Amino acid sequence: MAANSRLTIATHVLAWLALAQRRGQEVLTSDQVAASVNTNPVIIRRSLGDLRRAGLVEVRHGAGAGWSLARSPEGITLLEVYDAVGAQPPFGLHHTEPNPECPVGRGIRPALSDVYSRVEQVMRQELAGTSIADVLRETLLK
Amino acid sequence: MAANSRLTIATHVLAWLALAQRRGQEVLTSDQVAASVNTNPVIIRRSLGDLRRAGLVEVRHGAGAGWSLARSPEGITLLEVYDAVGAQPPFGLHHTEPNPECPVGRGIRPALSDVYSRVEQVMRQELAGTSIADVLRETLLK
DNA sequence: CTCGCCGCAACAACTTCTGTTACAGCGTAC
DNA sequence: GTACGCTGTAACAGAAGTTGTTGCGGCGAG
Repeated sequence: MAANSRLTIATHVLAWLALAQRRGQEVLTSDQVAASVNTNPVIIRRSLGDLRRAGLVEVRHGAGAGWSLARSPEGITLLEVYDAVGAQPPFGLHHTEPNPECPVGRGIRPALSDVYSRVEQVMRQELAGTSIADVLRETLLK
Repeated sequence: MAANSRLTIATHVLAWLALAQRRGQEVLTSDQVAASVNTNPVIIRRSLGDLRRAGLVEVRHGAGAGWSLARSPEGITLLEVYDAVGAQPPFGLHHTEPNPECPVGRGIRPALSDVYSRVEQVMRQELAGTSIADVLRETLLK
């Protein structure tokens, strides 16, 4: 499969909305966002749909429609974005159940679940330490 | 894509080899390992091939062939296994290059690379804190 | 030499993700 | 009230990765 870029796309969208807002542009259409990400507007609308369900962005319909941030960029962490886009965890267990006759096959799944939980926990902590405002600041420096 | 179970399979294999070794069984064939993981022997040989290239297991050819650990289970960390199986990092950047005309599109990739590097770093530290011996001990308790 | 097992290539089935087209629905502006 | 622009979503194709399977050449201990 292709690498999972959903968190990247969503973060890009939010950073772009934050910059537009700071520049006085109230709303952006999915076409305008798509022009920055360089992809199809439907991809952007899918991502924005995830973010809207998570309460991170707001949409205005009808004429003059478009998207805006629902909260300040300082208050939105990448962990919230990660949860909003529903990315799959980095590791999966066995596809088929291991042999329960084998002592390793019997206990390996809960044992690995514990390990993987700890890994995801530190990953989440790290993501929680970065906000959209942080990303935007770093982006404009590069 | 299906969830990535390569780290799970490889860890299962190593734990099983460690237990067999402790029980006095010198080598295991890929068929015997496959019986515990409950999958095809070729899957196991693929995984064992990765582990062999990383120097974690040894193979004996000819009659009485089979696999054994190259090092003690206490000294093999899940980080080494993770590197050995070459799992993909949890996050990917954009598939197509963002619009360089846009200030966000221009700088977002290096900015996100930094964030993702930090995330992978803490993930690796967590994986380095668990050994095959740890996993085997937890497995036998469950 | 024989036999058992490894190593590897080739292939099918399946899943996920991206990208695209199409169209109904909504609400503001006129 | 109507027209228009944009959203929301379904449907589909293409690409890529993973698992599982078959087949066969190669190696080496006995």
